[in-house]
Amino acid sequence: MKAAESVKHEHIVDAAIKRFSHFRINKTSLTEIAEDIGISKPSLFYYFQDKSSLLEAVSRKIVNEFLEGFESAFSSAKSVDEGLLDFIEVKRRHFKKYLLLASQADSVEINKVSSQLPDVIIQAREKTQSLISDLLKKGIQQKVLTSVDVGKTSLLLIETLEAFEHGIKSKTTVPESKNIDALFDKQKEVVQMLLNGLKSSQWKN
Amino acid sequence: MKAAESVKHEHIVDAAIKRFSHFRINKTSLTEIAEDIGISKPSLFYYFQDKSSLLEAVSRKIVNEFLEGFESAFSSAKSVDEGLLDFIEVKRRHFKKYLLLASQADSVEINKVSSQLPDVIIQAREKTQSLISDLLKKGIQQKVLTSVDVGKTSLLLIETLEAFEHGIKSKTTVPESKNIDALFDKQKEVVQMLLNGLKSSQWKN
DNA sequence: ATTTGACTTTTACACAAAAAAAGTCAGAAA
DNA sequence: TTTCTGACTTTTTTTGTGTAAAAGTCAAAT
Repeated sequence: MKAAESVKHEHIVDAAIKRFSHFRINKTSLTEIAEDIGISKPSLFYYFQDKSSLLEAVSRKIVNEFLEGFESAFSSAKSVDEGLLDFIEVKRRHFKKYLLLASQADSVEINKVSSQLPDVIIQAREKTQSLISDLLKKGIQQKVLTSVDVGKTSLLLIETLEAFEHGIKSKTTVPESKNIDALFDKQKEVVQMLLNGLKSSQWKN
Repeated sequence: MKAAESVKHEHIVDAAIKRFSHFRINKTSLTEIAEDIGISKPSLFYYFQDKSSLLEAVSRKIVNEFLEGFESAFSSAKSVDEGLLDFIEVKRRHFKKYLLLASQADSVEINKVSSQLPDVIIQAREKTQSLISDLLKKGIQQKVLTSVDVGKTSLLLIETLEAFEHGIKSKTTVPESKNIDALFDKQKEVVQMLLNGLKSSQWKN
C-alpha cells in the first residue's frame, strides 16, 4: 500500500503538472488528467481528496524544485553578490519552465484552495528568507557587509523582489519571455543597487 | 469663448472628480455628472468629445496636484533622505485623498482611454524622475551620495516604488487605510535601505 | 456660441437554460 | 483488503437572451 500508493500519487502529480503547465488550472479538468495516465476520474479521487489537494501536491513539488535550486545557488556562491544574483537566475529559469503555473501562483485561481496564502507558499517564503539571512550573515562575518538586521533586511529584500513579480503575475495573459527577462533583469539591478548602496563612504562611521 | 469655456471645463472636471472619488469610474454616468452641475448631457458633450476626454482632464488635474506636492517636498528638503521620505508622504496623503481614483489609476478601467499607459501617467513619471534625478545630483554635489548614474538610479527607484503600488492597485476591492499605510511605510523602508546601502565602507574605494 | 429634447447605438446586467466539471457511491476487479 | 470504475448527483461555468442603462448624435432652439 505505501510504496504503490506513493508511486501512483507521484504519477498523478506529474500528469497534473504537465497539464497545468500548458493550460490554466481552471481550464484543466480532473477527467483530462486521469485520462492522460489511463485511469478513471474516481481512481484519481481515491488518491486525492479533491482538486485542491492535488493542486497542493503539485505546488509542493514545484516549490521544492525552486527551493533546491535556491539552496544550491547559495551554497556554491563565492560572494554575497554572486549568491543573490544566482538566486535570481534560478528563479528566472524555473519561472520559465513552469511558466503558466508560476504565473498563476498567487492568483485567485490557486487561492481558492485556502483563502489565505497557501501554506506551501508561506513555507517557501520562510525558507527563502532564512537562506538569504544566512548569506547576509556570512557577508557580515566576512566584513563585506555592514552589520544590518539580517531578519529585517532579508524580509525587505524578498518583499521588494516579490513586488516586481506581482506585476507580471496579476496579468491575465500569459507573460511573454521578454517580459520575464525584463522582470528578472530588473530584480538584479535592484539587488546590485542595494548592495552597492548610495551613501558616500567618506561620510560613514 | 475662451474664458467662459475654460471655466465651464473646470466646473465639469471638478464635478467629475467628486463623482469619481466616491464611485468607480464605470459606475458613474455622464448624466449624473451633468445633473450635478445643472446642465444636460449634450452640453457636457459640447465641452468634451467623449467620456475618455473627460477622464483625461480629470487625471491631468489630479496628477498635477501630485506633482506640485512632489516639487514642494523636494524643494524644501534639507537632505536627500528627507526629500525622498517627504515625497513618499505626499504620495500617501494624495493617494488617500483620491483613494478610489488613485487606485483605479492603471487599472483596466482607465486604460480603455488608450490601450497603452495614458500620456498623463507617462508625463507624470518623467517629471517625477527628473525631480528625483535633481535631488540625487544635489546629493552627489554635496558629497553625501556616491556618484551614481542618476538617470538609471532614479528610474530604478521609481520602478521599485511603483512595483509596491501595483499590488494595491490590482486589487478589485477598495484598499483599506491600514493597507495604504503599510504600503507607503514599506516604500520608506526600501528607500532607507537603499540610501544606507549594505556594503561595508571599509572595503570601498 | 451654447444648450437641450428626442433620438440611435453600444454596453452592462440579470436571469435562465445548457454544458461541463466536481464530487459520490455501490459494487466489481485484483 | 486495496484499488478501481460505471453510473449517478451536485456544483460550477458557460452561454444565450432580453432588458435596462449608459454613451453618443443631431436637428432645432436659445
